[in-house]
Amino acid sequence: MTTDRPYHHGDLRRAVLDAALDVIAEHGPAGIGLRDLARRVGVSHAGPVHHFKDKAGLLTAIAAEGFTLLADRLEETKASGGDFVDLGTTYVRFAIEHRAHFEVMFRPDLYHADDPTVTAANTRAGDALRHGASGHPDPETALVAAWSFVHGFATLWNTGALDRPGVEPVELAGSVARSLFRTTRQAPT
Amino acid sequence: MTTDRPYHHGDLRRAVLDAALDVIAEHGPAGIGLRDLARRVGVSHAGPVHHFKDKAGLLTAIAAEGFTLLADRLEETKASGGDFVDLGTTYVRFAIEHRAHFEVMFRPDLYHADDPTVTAANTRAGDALRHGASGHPDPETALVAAWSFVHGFATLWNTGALDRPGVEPVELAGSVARSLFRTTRQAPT
DNA sequence: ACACGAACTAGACACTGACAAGATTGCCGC
DNA sequence: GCGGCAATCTTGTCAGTGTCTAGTTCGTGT
Repeated sequence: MTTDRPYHHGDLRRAVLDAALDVIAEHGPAGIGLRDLARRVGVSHAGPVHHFKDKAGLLTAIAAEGFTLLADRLEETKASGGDFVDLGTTYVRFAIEHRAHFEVMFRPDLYHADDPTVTAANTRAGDALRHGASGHPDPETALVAAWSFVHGFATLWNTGALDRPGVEPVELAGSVARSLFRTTRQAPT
Repeated sequence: MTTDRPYHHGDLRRAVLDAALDVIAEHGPAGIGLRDLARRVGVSHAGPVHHFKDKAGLLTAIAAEGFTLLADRLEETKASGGDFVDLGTTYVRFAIEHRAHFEVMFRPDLYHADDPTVTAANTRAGDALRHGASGHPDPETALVAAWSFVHGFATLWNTGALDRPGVEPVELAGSVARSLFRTTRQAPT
């Protein structure tokens, strides 16, 4: 069974990650299998192991990538003069657009949560949120309130519990958040 | 290998459920295994199958039990003159006290979400929440806001993201919710 | 040009969920 | 009281999974 496929894949790591993200988006994190991913990518059953060591290692890489992406986006909206509420909508938008990442990130039992890459990106994202709440009279309460709301909204939306026909989730989250926090949108300078 | 253990367990179904809940609370839903549960309960490897048919069937039973418990509690606090915010704190209390149930309930990819017992209890719990929001000027927005907040709070707390030293989670959720919804606690009649 | 290490393959092992078929037991009608 | 019946549980088996070890192929720096 000799195929003309080259011995070295080129970027197997990325390919496996993408395949895993596809499967997770469709069947949830429980649906992935190392051997199945290897098949999808067209590589021997132990190929992916060399890049991730473990199944948990693969999920760790996904979680790290997710937290990094989220932190990037949060810092970006803050840098472009974003509101407190804007941070929230970015959070929701990320959770919906990168559903697979999001679903893994908050299941620490699936991966090595103490991995330095993960914890670093995690605190970076947390700091961005924390800083966004610093303007409010009671920052700690504001942080808990806002984070809980956007996280819950994103989670419930992704499980289909909040499904409304013909409703754009990010806009819904934004309008509800604005009514919750009674802030008017401040135009960016 | 004949033990003096009786051939019939007595209440194997309940025993397996409890063992599963223990394991889930400790290692998450991904950590359970039918054979492992059978070992813990002291029964042959295929014993549990007869009661749940599937691994998904076992999770389905847990989800159904969870939604039923939650619906019971919500209806109960509403019946005893509970506030809108009281409903929220019950939700959070349930999520923390019955962490294992809660973690399964909102992972529809793990079980048969279309099971009639599950959907029935699910809508019952949803109705209790919905009815709690009916007093507000914009009930739909209030429902989304409250449900998202309590759900997010519970989820984040259970993953350890919100961990504060020496803080009682239910009280924290209650105080934050009260500040969010600007309602004063109405004494039950 | 050549050795060295990284990337990948191949084989094996213990374990899992699921299925089939048989053993044991409580229980209901007679 | 007793015979059979259905529910409960056991034993055996099969394909598939994660992980380990040892081997193969290839790119790259010197």
